[in-house]
Amino acid sequence: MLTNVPTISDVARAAGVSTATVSRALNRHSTVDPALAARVLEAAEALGYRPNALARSLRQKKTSVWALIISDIGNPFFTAIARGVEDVAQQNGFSVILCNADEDAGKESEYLGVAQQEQVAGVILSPHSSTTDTRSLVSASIPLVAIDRKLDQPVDTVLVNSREGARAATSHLLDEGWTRPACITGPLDADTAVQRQQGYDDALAARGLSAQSMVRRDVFRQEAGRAAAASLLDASVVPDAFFVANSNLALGALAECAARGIRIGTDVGLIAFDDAPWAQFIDPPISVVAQPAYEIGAKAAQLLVERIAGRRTGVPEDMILPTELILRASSRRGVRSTQ
Amino acid sequence: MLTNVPTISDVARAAGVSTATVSRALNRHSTVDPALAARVLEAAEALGYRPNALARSLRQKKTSVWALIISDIGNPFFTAIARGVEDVAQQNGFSVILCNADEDAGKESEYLGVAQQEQVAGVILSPHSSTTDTRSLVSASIPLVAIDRKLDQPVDTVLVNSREGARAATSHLLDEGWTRPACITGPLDADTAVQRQQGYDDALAARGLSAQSMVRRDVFRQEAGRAAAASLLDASVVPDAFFVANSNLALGALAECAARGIRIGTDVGLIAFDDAPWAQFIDPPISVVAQPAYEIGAKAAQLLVERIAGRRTGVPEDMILPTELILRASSRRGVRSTQ
DNA sequence: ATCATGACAGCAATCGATTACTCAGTCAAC
DNA sequence: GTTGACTGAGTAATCGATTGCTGTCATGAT
Repeated sequence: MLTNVPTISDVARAAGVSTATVSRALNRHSTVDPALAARVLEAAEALGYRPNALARSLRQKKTSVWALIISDIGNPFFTAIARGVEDVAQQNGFSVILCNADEDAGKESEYLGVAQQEQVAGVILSPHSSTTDTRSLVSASIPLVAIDRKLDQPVDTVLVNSREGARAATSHLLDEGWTRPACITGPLDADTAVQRQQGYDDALAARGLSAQSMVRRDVFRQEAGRAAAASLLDASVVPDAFFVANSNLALGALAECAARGIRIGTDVGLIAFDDAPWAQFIDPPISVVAQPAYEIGAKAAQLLVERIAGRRTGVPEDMILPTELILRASSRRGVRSTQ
Repeated sequence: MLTNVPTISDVARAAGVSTATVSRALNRHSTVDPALAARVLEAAEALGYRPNALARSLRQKKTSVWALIISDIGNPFFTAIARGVEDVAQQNGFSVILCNADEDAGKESEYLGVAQQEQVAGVILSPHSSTTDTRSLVSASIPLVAIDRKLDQPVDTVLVNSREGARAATSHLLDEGWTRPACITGPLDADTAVQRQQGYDDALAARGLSAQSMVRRDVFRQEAGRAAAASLLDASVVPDAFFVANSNLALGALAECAARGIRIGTDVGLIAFDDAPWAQFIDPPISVVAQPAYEIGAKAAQLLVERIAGRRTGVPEDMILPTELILRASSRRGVRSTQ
């Protein structure tokens, strides 16, 4: 089988003009005679011509592609963000490469490198850690917007007030009468993990409590959540409630409780960060701190559009979006789960 | 701020050699004197040089990027596939562009166009419909592997036996004593939707039953599942069980039942295609036809690698992977959900 | 009739890499 | 000492588009 992708020269030959004219006709430069332009367009159409994006980008030194580097494609929070980013990107003529760093610093840095090599027009990143090195982007002057977690470098950032959300969630557990809430959170180098633990600490401190031994930190993965729950339940002081910093971890905690026959909402309370689509159908429905994930993505994308267009040039800012406490049965004391 | 991306000429100048030598040194051609190569590598390192992937790809007429076009990024089935694809891609030196067609034929065709324009090395596609037009890829001789759903064109395809899985699931409902199982499936142009309905029909036919009026078809979305369930529950002949063709639809059916106070596993039975991470924690845990999603992605990626390398040249084949019936409480008759 | 002007299209350089081809120099064999 | 094989590095073409510059031609002003 022959590779038979028509190039601009093929179109030029077919229309009997130079490649320059084809290029100008297709890009609707006004310096082309309308009749000629029509002939070129027709020839291009007939050949099924599609410009080679590589060649175009090489010459123009700019692409119409973004890289969106997310921490975990298995987390509905990030996929909702991806939707928001994609919609805004499309409206502005950009395509989005979705890269899944999978909570792995190595993969993340790999993707940042690829983003530079591919000369993308912009990057939206949920950084694995605040120390993630983005200098290769900066030196290539590729605009960057951070989401969900902060970076040490100055950069536009879209996120929620994790600390306050966590404080409210933990306070709610205490209000409901749970007395020994534990905290299952993410790794120390993730800004969100730290913020959420601080919110938890804040809530305890406000009542004169402290519970260092009731905190577990590990990667934001289901198995880690399960292990953390197991470790807490096996400790000398057993918690009677869980504040869980992300929905993957929550799934793990749920698994461990189920395995031990511990009933959520009866034996222990539970509230988690992030409202997953399934959260309300769990037995019992779980209370959550909901983040406006789609809006985070859309907002980040808008900022990126403006940076790329040069309409936004000032000092990078943090955009803080609101969280919402959605109370269901899992955090209420003594409520049984039968709907 | 200055854009200051070093090019191969910068490295050449720094090392005092020609660009050809730099290229050969960096690509480890053996025709470069080891000492010189070391000097070049050092210079490249010092400058923080990264080759421009666009220029390289343009010249070599090949890229190291794949496009993975999935139907719905919100469906854990597809994100698990993405993981499988990505792992195998990475092992073979490819990056993956993840494109979310969002069950939309327009977006899908858009992405297929972008894939050709970007001259990707290969495409893995879960086609919206069997009539999806992939000729632009064929004419550019870009290898293609289909997943999940069949295409009319001849192409390597990795999928499961949806019909048999659906038949087994529906039979199971009947075995449990449910007498009027309904079917909520996807749109007519999606191969999987049709196959799964046929499996459902098969199971009914095997018992001399038929239930045309108990079938609802719509897009594979949660809201559609909810609407379908509502429509079925409002019909003159009310079903006492649901076979649901995908996990989004299942979430919708769950929502509608919850809203009406209909208890799954007691008032109605339910079994769904696809094992989502949350399926076992739902109230009650839901029975599923599990697909080996990660393996589907990994297998498709392996096929793509072989096609690209030219090691695989024969007629395209279908790879059928097994499904697994996982029985939980939702499909059992009279079992109450309290774990 | 001459010249200035503007519209329009082509020539050729360019983007940053890779690679076919060429050539200088070394070394061994005859 | 000449020849041929071989090694290693440079020159320049090339990929497919875009675009600065130039040249031609028609038109209108003088």
